[in-house]
Amino acid sequence: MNDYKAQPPVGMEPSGATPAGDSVYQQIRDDIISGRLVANERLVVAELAQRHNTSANPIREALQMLRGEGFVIISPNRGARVRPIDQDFVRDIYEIGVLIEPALTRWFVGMATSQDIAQLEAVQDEIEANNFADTLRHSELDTRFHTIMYERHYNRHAAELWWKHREVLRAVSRRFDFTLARRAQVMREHRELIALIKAGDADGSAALVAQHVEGSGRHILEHMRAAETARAS
Amino acid sequence: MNDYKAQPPVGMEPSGATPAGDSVYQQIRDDIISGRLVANERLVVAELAQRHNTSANPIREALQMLRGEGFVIISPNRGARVRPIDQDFVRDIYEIGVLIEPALTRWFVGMATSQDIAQLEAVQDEIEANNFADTLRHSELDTRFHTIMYERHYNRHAAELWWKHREVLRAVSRRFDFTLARRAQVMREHRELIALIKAGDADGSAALVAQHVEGSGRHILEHMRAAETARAS
DNA sequence: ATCTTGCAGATAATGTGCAATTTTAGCCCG
DNA sequence: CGGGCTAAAATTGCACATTATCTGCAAGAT
Repeated sequence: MNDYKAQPPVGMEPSGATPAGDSVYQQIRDDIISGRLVANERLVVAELAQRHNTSANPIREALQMLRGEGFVIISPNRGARVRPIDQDFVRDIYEIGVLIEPALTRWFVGMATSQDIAQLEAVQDEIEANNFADTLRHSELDTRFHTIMYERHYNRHAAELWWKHREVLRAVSRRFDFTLARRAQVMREHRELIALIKAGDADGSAALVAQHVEGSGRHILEHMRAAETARAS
Repeated sequence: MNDYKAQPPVGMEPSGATPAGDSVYQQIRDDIISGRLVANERLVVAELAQRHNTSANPIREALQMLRGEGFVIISPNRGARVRPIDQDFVRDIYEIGVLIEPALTRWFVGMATSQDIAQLEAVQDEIEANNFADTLRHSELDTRFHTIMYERHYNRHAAELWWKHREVLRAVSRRFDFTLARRAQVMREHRELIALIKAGDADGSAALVAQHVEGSGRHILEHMRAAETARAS
């Protein structure tokens, strides 16, 4: 039994959501990620309440949470809209990742045990076994790879920030396929990262992770640009 | 006329708050910052509603927002509490600042006009004229100094993140006084930073800002530790 | 004797329906 | 074709009903 569902690092997401609010939050979030709710679409409280068999308050709470994560924009007296996840937004997000992840990695290199390494290698083996055949599964394994490194970091805020941003990028990249070049690069970088961690090279690992995140971000942006020009014609 | 009230960078804080909710948010926030609401104190919705002459919903909204900024902790079915701003929390926050601010600075160095430099120097002159006599005023001037550099950054998320964290640290440091050593260092670093920006030295500026933020964080932590040991005796 | 366990009652958070205010869209008129 | 008025729609705020948690205490077990 091997569940490869991507999960937030333990102890994270203090949510602060009420039972019903959290449920609705999950569903609306899924609807946005999957594209059932389209960019700039208006999110009418009454309508959502009806669709989710609840009342206004839980909906409002869910919308507030989604605003906090960047999926929704709320303007006073005007209501909520689905945030258009454009290139600028994605760039903002991954740039912050480029700043944070290397620092998280650096700490991990100093703390990693042989068990941690073994875990990383096991996940990487699964990634290579899957070899992007199931892209959703790849996404989850890849997330797990990074989670292993970050989940025990002492700076819970930084880790939470990373997770929040990761989720947004995952949502976007779900719509695209990996180019062959990117696939090869991901494999190479993961393997090399493991080697650097084994060697205890904190600076090297941090630099590589920065490059890895940067590459991931650029890859997504390229896809978005391609999709946009395709739409224009 | 020279208002030196610290203000968020323009276009920031898309708030997403309803009129009443925003008002209550401001007041509760002030109450936490000023210490009228003490660490771990329970925030009862009905009571707050009465005190602020409103009903439950605006209170809940305000609490959600405060949770997003780290001032409040909410647990489902148990309500909200004032977040104890302990040393770990402060360390988490300023460490993220150390990661983000240098990047924001680097961009500014590439974009700064002579007018920007003049603004920085003008603010720095005011800072030196005040010379920590009015610590609140110093805090606001210092914030303005950094805001000049960051407010036009293209990455609005990074800038907003910086602002949110800055506000928390400002809230904490309001309780302490600057040591003489720290005062001197702040002056030195600001002056040197201006010089580096003038020279167009992006890397040097970034490194100096990292050191500056690090120093500020450590300074606050030292004060907190001192206050705690004083309380223990 | 002490600790655990189970049970009311109180307290407060959560969810629901509704009234009031604001925005929005349609429509008539110039 | 454009500007102001009116009605519908949606957000916002409020009072109340419901549900969950906490407190204190008593009964039973170790």
